[in-house]
Amino acid sequence: MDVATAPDIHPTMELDEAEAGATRERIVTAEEATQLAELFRLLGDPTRAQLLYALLEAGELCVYDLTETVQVSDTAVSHALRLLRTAGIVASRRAGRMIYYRLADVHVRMLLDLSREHLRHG
Amino acid sequence: MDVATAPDIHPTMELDEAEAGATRERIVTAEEATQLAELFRLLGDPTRAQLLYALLEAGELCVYDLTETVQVSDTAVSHALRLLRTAGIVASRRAGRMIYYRLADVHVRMLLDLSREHLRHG
DNA sequence: TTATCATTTGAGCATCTGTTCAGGAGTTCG
DNA sequence: CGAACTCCTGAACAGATGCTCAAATGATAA
Repeated sequence: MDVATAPDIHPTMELDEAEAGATRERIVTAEEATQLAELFRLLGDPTRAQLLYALLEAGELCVYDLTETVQVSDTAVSHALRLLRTAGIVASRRAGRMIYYRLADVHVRMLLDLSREHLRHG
Repeated sequence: MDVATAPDIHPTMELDEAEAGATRERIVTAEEATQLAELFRLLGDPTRAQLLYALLEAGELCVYDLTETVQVSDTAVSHALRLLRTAGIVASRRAGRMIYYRLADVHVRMLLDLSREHLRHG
């Protein structure tokens, strides 16, 4: 709000402003689109996607389990997990020497679920 | 079905086979994950994401309209649209000199919708 | 302690990506 | 026809990406 702090609708509001108000919930700004792109970008790698779908199915897996689901080194898996963890897509918990990973967000779960259905029945 | 065409469950089926049958719908193979990653990868770029969300809102836009929604050259927009078109994410139709683009798939629309909600209310 | 296990970190590097620039193709109009 | 308009294609290049290797960290066990 850089014009006025009044939250009520101004009676002399012009058409463009009225449209902007009505569509404020639908419109995705450039910044928002960029944030969403960042999320999609992290899902958009074969290794990371395999890890995420494995977690979607299993609920929780340690790094060793995850390395068995992909055909890259354990180091690559760790790098991939760090990206996902930093972005808040997965969460981890330590149990002894092992670290268990899980999907951190119900929305991510829905996204993976929906996309899987898209592939199957699209 | 590469073993037998019989749809009924074999009585001598082993445990592993039974599990495989039960989870066949849930399990995402490496190949499927790679396909899904390819989809996400295409959504995972700021320019392409902005174009897609603009199409989600407007329904249909010509290239010139689309160039106004992003801050790159019309050439870059054209390159981006080609990627999306080739992948079947958007569809186009010519009207005179202009070419109108739209989201090609209802699943993509759902994916964009869901992710937008994730950003807003997540 | 030392050894081993599970996982992470940083460096180096080949590959991929997205952009702009220059030019071309298809369409409409005078 | 030629000019103007809309959009696309190919080349070139800076920057990002994901991998492996080598080494380090944290935790358990001998």
